Formats: sequence, structure tokens, C-alpha cells
Amino acid sequence: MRPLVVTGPTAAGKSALALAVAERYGATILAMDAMTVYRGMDIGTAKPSPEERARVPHRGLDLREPDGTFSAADFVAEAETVIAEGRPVVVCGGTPFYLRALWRGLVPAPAADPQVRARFEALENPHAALAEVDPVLAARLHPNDRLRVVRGLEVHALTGTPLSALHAGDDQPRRDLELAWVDAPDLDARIDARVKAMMAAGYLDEVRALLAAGYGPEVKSMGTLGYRHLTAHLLDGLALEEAVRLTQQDTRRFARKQRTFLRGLGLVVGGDVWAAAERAFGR
RNA sequence: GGCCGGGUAGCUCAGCUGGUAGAGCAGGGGAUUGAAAAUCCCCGUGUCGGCGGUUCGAUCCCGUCCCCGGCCA
Repeated sequence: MRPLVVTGPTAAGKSALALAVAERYGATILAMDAMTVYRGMDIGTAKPSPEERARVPHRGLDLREPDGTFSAADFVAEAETVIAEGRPVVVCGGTPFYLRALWRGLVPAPAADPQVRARFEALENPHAALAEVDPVLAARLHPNDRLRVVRGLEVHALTGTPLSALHAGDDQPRRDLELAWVDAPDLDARIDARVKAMMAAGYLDEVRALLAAGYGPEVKSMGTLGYRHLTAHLLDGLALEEAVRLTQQDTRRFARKQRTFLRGLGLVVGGDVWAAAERAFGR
């Protein structure tokens, strides 16, 4: 028995399939999603409803306050906990970075250190600094990709070892997974419809409540697609219909990036969830 | 019907005095090893409304027709 991963772009229909499979096999569903970990962000993240959560045990949801931090390593740790419980596990979600971390593992590097990070972020040319301590990584990274450049500097400062040295040779899968890539030919239309449905379900009130609770635009989770635009509507007077339009547009774009990442992972994936479930859990 | 503007990339539009065209947005491709719904990189051939004409050469000049907008009848 191994975990079944149900992945694919947003709004493709992963959740419904995962729910059905989990009920059939008595499995736990683990959300593989960087946004549903935040409490209070329910509608905009298409988080499973209380009814669905009553039908099948769900994990990986509501683990942080909206201004909390959560990383791929936290996801992997959560996954390991759930897998260790011994029940069948359906990992369901569209955050390919987390899938990569689960499948190939993460390099043994320290967690983010906000202070160290802030120090390097303040540099006027962090890429040049990285070239000093980790030329291999610097050569691979575009100078404008400050996020990864700073991470490289951070790891070196914390461990004395270049991050590229940790990467070296670390390219083997570490976990045996069964995978299903759920997709839909009419995804754009599904996304547009879903955003509309979210609005009808009170998306705007959800954002209003988050803002009232003190989670403003400076909070990272509030800067993500949808939340970002509805916040701009509430705070900066962006027309509501424009905010909705931008949410739809960004979500379509995001779906394409999910596909690109999934493709690049080099996984051999079929779209038949039930067949994959049989291979994962069948006797 | 007359006069004046316009008709150029999916959209909005640039193109000096003729040498077959370029921006923004949209869209596409890719990277991704502890922020990932984030961050970053790359990509612009289109009958220049149609047909004739002038010219070595026309998106640009001339004629004509079609379409859109405005004003006047």
C-alpha cells in the first residue's frame, strides 16, 4: 500500500474524485495545498466543506493563522505523520512544489531564518554575494530571482555549506507514490464558473472578515490571487467586476503554471484515478 | 445621400518626408530542493479592409468599392 496522489490544475475536479475514492477505500485525505492550511481562508481556497470533512477525515487543513508560515518541509512532515498512521492516504491538491518535496524529498538544509533572510534581502546585489560563496548555484540562478538567491545565501550563512553542494547528487525519488493527474479540457470555463460561484458563496465577506481581523495586504497569504484583488476592491476602490475578472484571469494563468510544473516533474502519470487507487490500495 | 474621421497582432493603438511594421495588454513556453496561489526567465509574420493604378519598390501616394464612428441633410 502506498499513498495515492490526486493532483492537477485548480478546478479540474480533484476534490470530488478524491472524496469518492477515499470513501470507497476508507482513506484519509491529505490536502496538498499551500493555501488551505490557513484558517479563515475557506471560500477563496475552495477548501472542503464541513459536510465533506464529516464524510472523510481530512488532514493538512487549517494548520496556520493567515499570517503564519508554512513550508514544503512542513507539508512533508504532516504527510509523514499521516502516512505513519497506517490508513490508506489520498493526497489531494495542486501545489506541485509540495508534490516534488514529497516525492523527491528536500535537501537537509535549515528552515528559513527571518533575521538572516532580512539581512541578505537588504543587499543591493545579492547575486554577486552568492557568486562569492556558492558560484555553482549563482550560475544557475538568474540575478533577478532574488528569492532563490537569498535562500542560497541564507543556507550558506547558516551551515557554512553551499546549497549547491547539498543539491549535488540529490536527484533520486525517495518515496513510492501512485499518481493520478486529473485535468479538464474545458478548464478555463470551469475556473470562470468557479470564481463566480465563490463570489455567490460570500467570498467578499470572507475577505472583509480577514481584513477586519487585522490581516492586511502585507500578509503574504492575502497577497495571493483572488484575495489580492478583492482586497484591492475593498481598500483601494478597484471595481468589483474588475477584481472578479482579474481573479479569473490569474487563476487561469495559475492553472497553466501548475501544468507546466507537473509536466517538468517527469512523473509518469495517468488520469484514471480509480485505476490508480486500485494499484495503490488494492489487494 | 453629402462632409469629416477611422479600418495595422486576439484587444487598444504607434508607425517622420514611400524601402513589406512595433509597443502595452492578452496569450504561449520554461525554471522551480524549507515563502510556491509565491518568485523569476524567454517568446511578436500580421493578406497593414478589398481591388486596381503610379513607382525599381506602396501600410504610407492616387482611384474605386466595402465596413465602423461622428456631423450635416
